[in-house]
Amino acid sequence: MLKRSFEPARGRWMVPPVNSSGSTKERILGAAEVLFAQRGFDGASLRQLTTAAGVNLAAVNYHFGSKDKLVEEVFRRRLDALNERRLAALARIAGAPETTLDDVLEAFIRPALDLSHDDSGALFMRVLARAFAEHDDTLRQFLSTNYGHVMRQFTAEFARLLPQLSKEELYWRIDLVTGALTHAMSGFGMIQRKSDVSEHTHREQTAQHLIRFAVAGLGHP
Amino acid sequence: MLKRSFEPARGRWMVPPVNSSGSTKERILGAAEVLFAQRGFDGASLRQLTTAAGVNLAAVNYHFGSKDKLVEEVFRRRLDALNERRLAALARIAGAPETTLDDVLEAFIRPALDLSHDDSGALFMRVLARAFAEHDDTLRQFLSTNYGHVMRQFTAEFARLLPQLSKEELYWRIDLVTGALTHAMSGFGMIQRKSDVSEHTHREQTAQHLIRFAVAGLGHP
DNA sequence: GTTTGCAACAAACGACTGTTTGACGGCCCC
DNA sequence: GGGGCCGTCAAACAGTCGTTTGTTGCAAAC
Repeated sequence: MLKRSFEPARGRWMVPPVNSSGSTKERILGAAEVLFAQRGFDGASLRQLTTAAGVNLAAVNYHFGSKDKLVEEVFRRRLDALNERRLAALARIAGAPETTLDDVLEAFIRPALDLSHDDSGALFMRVLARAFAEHDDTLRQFLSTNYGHVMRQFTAEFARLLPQLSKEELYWRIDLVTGALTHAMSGFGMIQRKSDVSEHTHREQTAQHLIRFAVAGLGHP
Repeated sequence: MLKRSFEPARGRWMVPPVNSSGSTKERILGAAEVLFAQRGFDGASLRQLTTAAGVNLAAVNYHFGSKDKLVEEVFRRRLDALNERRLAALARIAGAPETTLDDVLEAFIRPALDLSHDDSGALFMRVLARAFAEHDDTLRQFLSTNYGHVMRQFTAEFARLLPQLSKEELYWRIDLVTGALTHAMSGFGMIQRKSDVSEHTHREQTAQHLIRFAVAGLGHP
């Protein structure tokens, strides 16, 4: 397949160097994040993964029970932190009379962009985008069960700030904004950071574009 | 993995019924589209695929050379038709003084929505979204080489209608719109067709939401 | 000092992968 | 009527997959 045809091309076994810091469990989680982002959940094998982490093959099943559980753990570790920060930011502004659409979107987008600051965080955003596209019901349910309350709280605040929109209309717009954000943060688009722009500046520009775009898409008449 | 944990749950070998219409090649392409959308390029094996198509296992390598080539063919068959219709619609309006942003977006979005009318077409949109998220350089190059001129023509028309935007600003907005469209058409979002709404009506509503959202996101001050 | 339990290890398990092979029948053309 | 191509087929190929096994070293508990 298109994907596979490249992976072996650049070496099916060209695996990141051994990372020898932290506990076995943490090394596995770190290597898993990198390899899942690069090759997908099926594409990254436990042998590549454990080699990259510098641990024994059996360690994954010993510490996590199965590859499935490892995937769940990779998600949980990042999403817990991400959504905590989102809700904290939302709590600081929700319900206040001076709060604007910009503020709420900032609370939603900024933590995700901050997360993608370090390399492994950026890789995780790609894992997430990949998972979205996998279109799997298990994943859908996992996300809905564990993080549905986050979307619900943000939706409620959007509804407060956009009272003129019907519930259906609002859902539509949030849905489309979500797509744009996922796409942008997975870094698939044509916009790449230029070498003469600092990482910090680029992230700031990304945030500006995202928020202004989202405000226009959400709040247009 | 999350994905896999469900596939075996509903039966690793619960494969669509045998389709016995058309030539062997067409049966393979049809089954491939369905299975790639459901299980991904890696997830769908040639054995599942050929079983679903009701053909011999070796037929894939006989007719297409390899699984990789089959994937390419699945893309080519749909994208050729889709982008031809997009360009034809664009050609009818490009450069005209009375042309609006709505018209151009309509030319871009409508063919994709029409394609997703029949079930297999809708599945293909999911294949496409999945492929986007795979984030593979081969695929990127394949799409850019074969269909880059389509995006270039549309971008030129957008630039004509939005002269106040810098090139960079325009690219950003097109990028974000692309994300929203891909997301919406892959059908991952929370918006599902209600049972009391006809397929035709639902598609029309989708088009309306998409176009209005895209107009707001592209053209906002 | 012995026991208990955790962690890591090499090795093997059976299942499944994409691909190749060689045989077999049906068709057209010389 | 015999040779050559074409599409199909069962069978086998070599390899990778996730998972399990039995053993080892080592530290804390008794």
